[in-house]
Amino acid sequence: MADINVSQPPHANAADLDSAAAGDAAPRSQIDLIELLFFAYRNFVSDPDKVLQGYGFGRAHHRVLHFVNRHPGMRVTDLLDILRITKQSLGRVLRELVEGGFVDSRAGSSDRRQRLLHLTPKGAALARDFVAIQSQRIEKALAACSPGAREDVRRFLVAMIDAEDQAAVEKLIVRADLAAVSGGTRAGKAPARPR
Amino acid sequence: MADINVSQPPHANAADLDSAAAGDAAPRSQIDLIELLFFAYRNFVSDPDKVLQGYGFGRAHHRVLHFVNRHPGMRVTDLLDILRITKQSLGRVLRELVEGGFVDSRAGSSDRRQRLLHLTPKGAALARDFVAIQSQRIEKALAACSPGAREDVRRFLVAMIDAEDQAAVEKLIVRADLAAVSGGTRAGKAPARPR
DNA sequence: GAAAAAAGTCAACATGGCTGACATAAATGT
DNA sequence: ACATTTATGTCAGCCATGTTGACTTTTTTC
Repeated sequence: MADINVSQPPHANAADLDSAAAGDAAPRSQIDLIELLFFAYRNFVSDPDKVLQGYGFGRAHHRVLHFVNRHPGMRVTDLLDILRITKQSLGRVLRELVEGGFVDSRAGSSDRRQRLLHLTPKGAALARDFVAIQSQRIEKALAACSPGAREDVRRFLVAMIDAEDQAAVEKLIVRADLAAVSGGTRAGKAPARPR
Repeated sequence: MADINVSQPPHANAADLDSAAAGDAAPRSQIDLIELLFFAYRNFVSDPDKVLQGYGFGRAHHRVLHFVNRHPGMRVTDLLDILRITKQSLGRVLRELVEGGFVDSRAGSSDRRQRLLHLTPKGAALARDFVAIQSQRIEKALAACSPGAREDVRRFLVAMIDAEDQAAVEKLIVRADLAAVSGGTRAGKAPARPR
């Protein structure tokens, strides 16, 4: 934002900044967080975007690489559930990733209809790059906050998710974290999927 | 996310959840916040999306309505600086918003090359709807956090923005807040725009 | 009076969503 | 055994929203 400079009435200048409200940790407007979320998220996704350009990929590829990396051996259906896009949309980027040698798609052993998705070493390296660059931004941001901020932010983000999805998302994250800790265990057969 | 249910090895179930780390406010993985941001932001923008559908509009229209509402009398160039899109992209949605009677575009009095953008009452009502629905989600999320969370979240989001843009964004928000407080003062002539 | 700035337009293209209609292989149920 | 369901993939086309490049008009500024 080299130059955001909205037409500015002469009476409103930077000097007014801290005199807006009498209170100290003033509420400012409720709108602040809406706009900050917009600007922050835009920059947040711009990090991977730059890397992706070098591969001729887009954000959709990033998302696939990320979640396949986090859930090795996941099924196509699982990915569709997470991304909430159509089979056709996913199909396009998945094909490009497989053709480019970033993703490996193998038939399941117990259920051979399934295609279980894994990253190749090449894909895993790229996925790690994305995590590294985005983690770096997050860590830097948290460093600029009070010590307890990480937990506050985490709770805030969870609570921002639709109530009916919160449990599923938390489970998803915990499961991926556990799998990572226990040495990249590949997912076994999918258990009953309650409908 | 009715049913995120990634293929799950039998040994990783919900019971393992709290035994992941010995510590209490455990770090979990650094990846958590990356994914939470993804899911939270997706739901966050889905609120306006539903409303927009009824008007045949998209997210681009939302963004224009929002920022024109916040900065009445802003110039097209200002909007381009904020949104970081091309004149042609903006042109399309702006034309639709003007034709639909949501935005009013008047030549500037001091500089008649400029088109100063305002919302019509109809546009302002819609913009208020968007703010209301998104604020509601944010307030609900903050209510699920500790009392100091709002400031933590605010600081975190600011720090997530590219360092070179932080000051501009904060100025932009403060300026809009001040203008709103001082009774919707319309922007006067644009002052010198340092380049 | 020349140059620069603000805005707008036309044309063409890319990405990544979407719907609808089908096809195939494999598992499941009766 | 056969019918059905599930998991996956594919073709064709549409839509929203971003992009580049070229060019015009109006107005201000130097």
